[in-house]
Amino acid sequence: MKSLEKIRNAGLRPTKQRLVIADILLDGQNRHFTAEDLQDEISSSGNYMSIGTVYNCLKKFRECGLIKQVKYSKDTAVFDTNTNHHHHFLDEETGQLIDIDNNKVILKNIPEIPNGFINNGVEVIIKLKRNN
Amino acid sequence: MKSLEKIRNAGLRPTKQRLVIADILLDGQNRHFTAEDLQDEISSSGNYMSIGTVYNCLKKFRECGLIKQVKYSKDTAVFDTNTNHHHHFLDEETGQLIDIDNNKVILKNIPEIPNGFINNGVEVIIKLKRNN
DNA sequence: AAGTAGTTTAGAATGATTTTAAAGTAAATA
DNA sequence: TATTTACTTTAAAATCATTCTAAACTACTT
Repeated sequence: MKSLEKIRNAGLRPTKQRLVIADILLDGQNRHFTAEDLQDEISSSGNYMSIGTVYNCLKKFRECGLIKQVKYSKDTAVFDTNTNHHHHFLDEETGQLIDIDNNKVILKNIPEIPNGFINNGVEVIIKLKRNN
Repeated sequence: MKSLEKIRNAGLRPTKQRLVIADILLDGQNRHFTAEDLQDEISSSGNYMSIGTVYNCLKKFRECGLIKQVKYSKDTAVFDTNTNHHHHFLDEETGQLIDIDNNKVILKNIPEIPNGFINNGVEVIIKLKRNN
């Protein structure tokens, strides 16, 4: 599917900037990146985009489910193009994330959900340390 | 154990400010709080502390294992006086955390650890949504 | 073709956290 | 005990990621 369609299907107006970003991000590969990482990639691809626009686009993309946002990695916001339910390995030293397929983790037991709430997804983080 | 001893045992110099913080935090109760929350509590207790000192102390306390830091809750740093290995319920709306005892979660299967790394702890986050 | 509603932009503003450098204090040494 | 040394606290400035603002722009509708 072309970026134009993906953006239209998501209910967003296809601007030049959103197309540039969709071309970079939505290529089927799973990536983890910050707003600044993306701005650098945009530059490398011969385009220019203000950092405000990068943030705006990422926010819109997130709101309509084209990407996800990961909260536990670094202080800076990290985005994730893998929108399937999945887990992560996390190298706490560097903040690097590696995807874990949902079916690789099996939970035998989880506690009762507190009153007034419902379970809205379980996320497993396996923290890693370099072994040398 | 008195705060003075706790601080000494942790290898820190017991300053007036660290004692004030230890008196508030290390009372055996498990809390989640930000630097600003703590500064407010310090004020309520009739003391004053610059926000820089609050951050310095929390950093030192974290480094020597007197407290933990939780990364996935809010944009602001959240600290945790529960230093045991445990998991969390997370209300994504409010950022509120509730502890889950380690033994309440049983993992039947976890994936192979990537080459060059060792498993440095598994953390489970059960995201919550208000049910109304 | 004209209108309007949403978007981009530079730059300012914000908010959390860190840094700076001077003054203060606990611990070590004489 | 007095002196020295290293660490700590502080206010204020600096930093950094992110959001806001308001003007210019552009996609879509009429």
